Amino acid sequence: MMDFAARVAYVLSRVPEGKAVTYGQLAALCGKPLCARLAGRVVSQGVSPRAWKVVGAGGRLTGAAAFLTPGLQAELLRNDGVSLLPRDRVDLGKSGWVPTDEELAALKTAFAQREI
DNA sequence: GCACTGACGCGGG
DNA sequence: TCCCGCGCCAGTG
Repeated sequence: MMDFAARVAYVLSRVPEGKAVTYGQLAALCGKPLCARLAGRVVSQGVSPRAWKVVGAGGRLTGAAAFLTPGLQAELLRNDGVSLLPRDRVDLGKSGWVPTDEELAALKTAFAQREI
């Protein structure tokens, strides 16, 4: 079984263009629901070059402060095609990633086979 | 071993 | 909507 960090990186690599995921989703997809905080810590460690696709519950850019400049994450998200609402909130309705059954199955299989 | 801390989530006020 | 408190897990002193 891949470790949590490896799973986080893998899941992030599967997030489609124009879509964003929440820490909670990320943790759950990695097999550890209720560990959103852990997911946040892992992401901040730089395991993935797509950390900007990760947002807090409700689409809040809770990690924006960790980027080089304030507002950078929002810009990266826009550049990716993610729709933002006023106050730098991600419109989860339009741009929140909702894994399809196929994608979920693919993740499960990958984890089981230790793919990375 | 214990207390503190963090890119969090959720329910309440 | 914002702020607070509590729960969660792992790294650090």
